[in-house]
Amino acid sequence: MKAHQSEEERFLESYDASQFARPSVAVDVAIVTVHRGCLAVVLVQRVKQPAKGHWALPGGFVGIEESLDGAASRVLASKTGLQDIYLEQLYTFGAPDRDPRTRVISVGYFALVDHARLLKAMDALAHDETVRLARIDVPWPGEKPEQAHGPVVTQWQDEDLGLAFDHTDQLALLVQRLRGKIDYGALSFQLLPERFTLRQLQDVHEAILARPLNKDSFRRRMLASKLMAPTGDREEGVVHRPAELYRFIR
Amino acid sequence: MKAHQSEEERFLESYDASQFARPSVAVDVAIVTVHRGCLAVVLVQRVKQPAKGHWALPGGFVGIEESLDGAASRVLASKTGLQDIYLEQLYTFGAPDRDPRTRVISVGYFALVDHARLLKAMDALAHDETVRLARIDVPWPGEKPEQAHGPVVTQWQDEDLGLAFDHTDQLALLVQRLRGKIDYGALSFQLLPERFTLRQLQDVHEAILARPLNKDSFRRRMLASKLMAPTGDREEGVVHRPAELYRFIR
DNA sequence: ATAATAGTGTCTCTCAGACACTATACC
DNA sequence: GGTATAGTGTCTGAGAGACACTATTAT
Repeated sequence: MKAHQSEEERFLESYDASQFARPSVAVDVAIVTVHRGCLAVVLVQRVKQPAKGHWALPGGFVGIEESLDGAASRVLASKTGLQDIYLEQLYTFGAPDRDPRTRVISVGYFALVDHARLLKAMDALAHDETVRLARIDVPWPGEKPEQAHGPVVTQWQDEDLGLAFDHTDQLALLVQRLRGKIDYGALSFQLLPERFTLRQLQDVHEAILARPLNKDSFRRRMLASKLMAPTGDREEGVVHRPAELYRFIR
Repeated sequence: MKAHQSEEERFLESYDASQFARPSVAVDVAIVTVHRGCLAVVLVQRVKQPAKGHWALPGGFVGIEESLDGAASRVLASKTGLQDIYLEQLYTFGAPDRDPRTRVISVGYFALVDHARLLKAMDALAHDETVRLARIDVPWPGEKPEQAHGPVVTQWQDEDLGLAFDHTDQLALLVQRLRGKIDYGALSFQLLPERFTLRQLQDVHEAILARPLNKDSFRRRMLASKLMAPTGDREEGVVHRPAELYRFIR
């Protein structure tokens, strides 16, 4: 009884004492946007081992005095120059062999940003060929367990990029998370500019859900949600009747 | 252009090289059950600093060759003797000051287990007063932002136990997660024995959601979900008409 | 018989989906 | 006027909530 308890406490203490064998802790950040009806994510080409030459999500190790959110913000800013972007923790990946070199536990994050803002910020940094915005295609999980997630496609100009480490799994989990949360809250607005039309909002939803939505009921649901308000202005430069511009509130 | 890129790569390398300052990585496991219409969680009393004497979620450091899920399983088994229990990652907590002693990043997990099975397993270990099953009470977030989460109450026999570290925050997040996921999938069945009645299932839902549910539509929804099948048997030893026993499928 | 809960049948209300129609921009 | 999309009005069907009623057990 007491003997068991103290035995277990000794067990935990032995783990505490093994400070010589701490894992490294990193963050990986999936910087997500919607472009031409598709989800897209920022990828970087690895310039050193492991997985040199392969494409991967931007990442970095967590500083000893740095918060996890802070490390994710830093990685986001270093690749895009962006600040004050929606950032959310996705999942923590800790398989012992996920990094071939050494034990690395990676806390996955995702950032949501309007496409125009992302392009503008990345242009300002004059990024070269080691940074790409790749389209991602995550099929819906089928009914049968063997096609649980289906093949996740990550491609840029019709070229399929195989991702390093477990980053394909991270993207699959990310898109599932987006699909689950989009109906419930403020998530989709983060992928749009300050002022947007209902059609743009629907495009974002359709890109994430990867299926067409009913126009009428989508309008009703969005307007009833009270998460958006009309600005009174209308879009310009379109070849048809201009739509009302809305903005996200609260 | 290229200069910026290589400068950034050097920055990441400097983080990689700082292996002398890696944070410790731990798991905390909230072992959850439903008892008499309330959510309850296993707490342990800390026998050493920091927060000595305070109550906390069971936890332990992650071994250098151990997966995160494996560490959570180990902590679960060490406190309850239970194996093959539903276990899911909750969130990773990494505030630099969350542990007063040193930098500890903690991956939160939760386990769901039937109350009878939990009690039986813990009795077999003959646990003493340093382990308790405390009722947890998480109010719904109010409309106003200042009462975002409300006070989370963790009590045992009407005595409120203040938890160590950020474990109160972990429980608040956990209950939010349970509330969000319970309608969507197999989660609630994990809190029930192999065979259960619809009334028991509704009790679990009501405990998690902390509000009464409509009996008729709850029955319809559950039976239509095709996640459960009647066994043909009925409950025994009740003072009223016995209900059909169902089992979880797939 | 009485108490207490299990389980069924039915009505209504709400909301998503579908369709038809009108409105307004550029060509 | 033609074309393309924005935005509105209305019908319908599915499902949640509510209520009434019947069924079955122990005491």
